[in-house]
Amino acid sequence: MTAAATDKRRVILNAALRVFARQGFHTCRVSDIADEAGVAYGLVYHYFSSKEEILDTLFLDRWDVMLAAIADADASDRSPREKLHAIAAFIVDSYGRDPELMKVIIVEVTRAANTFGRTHLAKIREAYAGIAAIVSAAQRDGAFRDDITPEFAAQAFYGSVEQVLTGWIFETGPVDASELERAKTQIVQTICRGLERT
Amino acid sequence: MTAAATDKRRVILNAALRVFARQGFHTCRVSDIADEAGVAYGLVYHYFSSKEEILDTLFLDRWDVMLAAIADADASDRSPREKLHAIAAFIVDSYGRDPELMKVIIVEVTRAANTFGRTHLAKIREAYAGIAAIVSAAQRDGAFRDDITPEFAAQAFYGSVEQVLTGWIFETGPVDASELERAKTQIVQTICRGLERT
DNA sequence: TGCAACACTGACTGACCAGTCAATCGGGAG
DNA sequence: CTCCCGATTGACTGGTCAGTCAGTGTTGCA
Repeated sequence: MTAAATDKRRVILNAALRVFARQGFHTCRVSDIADEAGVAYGLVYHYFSSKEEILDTLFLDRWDVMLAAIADADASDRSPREKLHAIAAFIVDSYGRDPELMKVIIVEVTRAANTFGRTHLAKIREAYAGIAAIVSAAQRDGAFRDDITPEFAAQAFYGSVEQVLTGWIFETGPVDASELERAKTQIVQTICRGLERT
Repeated sequence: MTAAATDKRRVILNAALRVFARQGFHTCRVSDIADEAGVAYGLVYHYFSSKEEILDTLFLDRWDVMLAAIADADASDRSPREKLHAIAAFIVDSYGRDPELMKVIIVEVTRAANTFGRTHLAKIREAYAGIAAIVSAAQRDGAFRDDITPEFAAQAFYGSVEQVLTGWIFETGPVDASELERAKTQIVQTICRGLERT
């Protein structure tokens, strides 16, 4: 694939991202993506085999980065609270850097497991499992109490983060850096105080 | 409207619920609903003006009951933790009683605010506001610390509950009574320990 | 310069499906 | 019994849109 071809692929991908964020995956037409990209309709099918494959690509590229961030946090020698802070920070900063991408991932994939996300359930579950592993290790160390199951703790943690992002996405829109920081701290405070031994 | 007509309306509503739960709102056809109800295609349009109106009805009927449950909890003279427990119990028990209804509400409305739920954002927000009001009152009483905003606490609480239900919906399926109880306790433990003064 | 090979175009097709409507049914009032 | 009106039927229509394809540009290599 030539350099120009790689660029056009990216142009289409970025255009699709904007269109999905604006209109939603189900509501938009492939021609909207082509128009947004300034490209002929057929070219979209030169680079992608279907409308779904475009969303797949957007999701998987980003989700793999997140799974790596979770694995990194787990592998570090920081405290459990710091590990969870690193994960919350990664997700929240992802929103700060590219709100449209996070909107599409959350709204069209993560929270749409019924229609589209079903394909990606396993990938999504990997994230929960990574967080649960951190909690589980913390319980073995004695840093976290063990009356909450790691799986449940992971759901509460991830659910809180996602709910905060959802609030920004649908109510307040993009948000300044200080609010991003405040959110990370509040999430980690609330959840970790509930998990740590006192 | 005759008694028989009211019944048919319910038959269609229940059929739609099963179909939405099974196939998703966007993926199913109105003819699937008619078939499931054992009724002619056109009759659906005798009772409802559109496919969306059916989903609207299912959502609003249930959501209003939930808003009432939140208001009741708030009005009672129980402790903040007990109030939040009552709300978690209401939502979790709703799932226990009718998993299909909760699946449709969460997957097709609450978590689909982009396409469909946009219409109901205000209604959904009322629930957050009700929970935030309980937290806010607890902070004034001194029962809860005030370094977490009530809005944030509401998001963490509601997000945790919804994430647990989502896990049941997409991974484990219907769940027995003891697991329901365990979930209520763990949610309230985790979140309240993070909010209460120590 | 010529000729692959790939990038790119956009009109077209086939399938799908929400919503309409004209026709039929059925039961209660007179 | 008959008339009326709401309940019920399902074939049909109009519009939409994902994906195809036959063709035209472009580039770079021999």
